[in-house]
Amino acid sequence: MKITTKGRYGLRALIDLAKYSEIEPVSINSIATRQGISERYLEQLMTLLKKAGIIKSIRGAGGGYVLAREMSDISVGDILRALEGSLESVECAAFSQDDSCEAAGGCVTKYVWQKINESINRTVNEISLKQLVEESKAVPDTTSSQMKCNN
Amino acid sequence: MKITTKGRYGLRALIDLAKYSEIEPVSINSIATRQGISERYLEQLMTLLKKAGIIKSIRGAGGGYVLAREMSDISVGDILRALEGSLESVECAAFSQDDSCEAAGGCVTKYVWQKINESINRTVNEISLKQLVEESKAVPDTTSSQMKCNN
DNA sequence: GTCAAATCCTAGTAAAATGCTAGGAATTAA
DNA sequence: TTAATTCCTAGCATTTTACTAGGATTTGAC
Repeated sequence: MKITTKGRYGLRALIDLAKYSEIEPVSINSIATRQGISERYLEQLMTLLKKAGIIKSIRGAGGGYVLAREMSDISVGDILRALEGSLESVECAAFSQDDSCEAAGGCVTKYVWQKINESINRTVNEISLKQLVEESKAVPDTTSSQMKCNN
Repeated sequence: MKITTKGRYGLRALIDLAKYSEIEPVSINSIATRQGISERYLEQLMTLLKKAGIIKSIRGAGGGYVLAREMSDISVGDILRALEGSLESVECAAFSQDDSCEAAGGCVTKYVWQKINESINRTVNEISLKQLVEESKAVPDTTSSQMKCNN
């Protein structure tokens, strides 16, 4: 029931990107340096975010990444699902319409897993990247101590 | 962000135990057979539930397990935390009172992790074992198809 | 046209976690 | 005494995680 480094690093990276990409594209290297994340690893996270249509890349010298849409239109849910895969606590066949799980009606725990899934997704969908970026701007940049934080 | 077999099997086992332990203690073997779970593995899950004070054991022939308290007083949260360890999505030092994380105030993502943690715990704390057992009794026993379900 | 800065792509890999299995000791009812 | 049961420790194969590595490709600037 843990969020991995993909989700943790990726969300931090995206807040950083959103803050610095208003004027020009932001390179992986600059994010990695500011956030104390491995450049090569971050590269893979950026690929996931790009595939999900959250960021756009600009190749070549002077290139980097920018947001693909407004930050107010990007939720933490979008970001974490792109990075972590699904946020479902249990991937239950019975959740799909076609009722493909044989236990289906007789399965009692399904109720629990659905409730957990709903509450997680509702929570992360309600937080926008914009909120976090504004919060981040309001607060002093603690680069050196953030380096020690792996969340 | 997944619940492991510990949580999934363990919750099913506990619903089973609650249903069958009203008259006499229920053995690991009988639960394992009904639920299609490895007996040896289930044994380890029962140890976790016992340590957490959710079930009590009765040793020797004719022994087994019974609930340690009323089912209405056992929440799914108690059960899952016993089995999975903490349900925190991110274990952040800054969550503790002593503010031991240096990033503390400057850490923006902390807000997200806390919201997720709260929503998960609130959700599972609101569901009682009693609810699930009653639901389970109301539904036909689909032992054979439950065997095929690993959730 | 060359160079350097960047993304893109594929693969490898050490460490940790997961999901078991195995063997036997201790307890207790019949 | 025996059989049924829990208790305890350890081992182990597989999968996942969290990276690292090497190089190909694109592009702006001189």
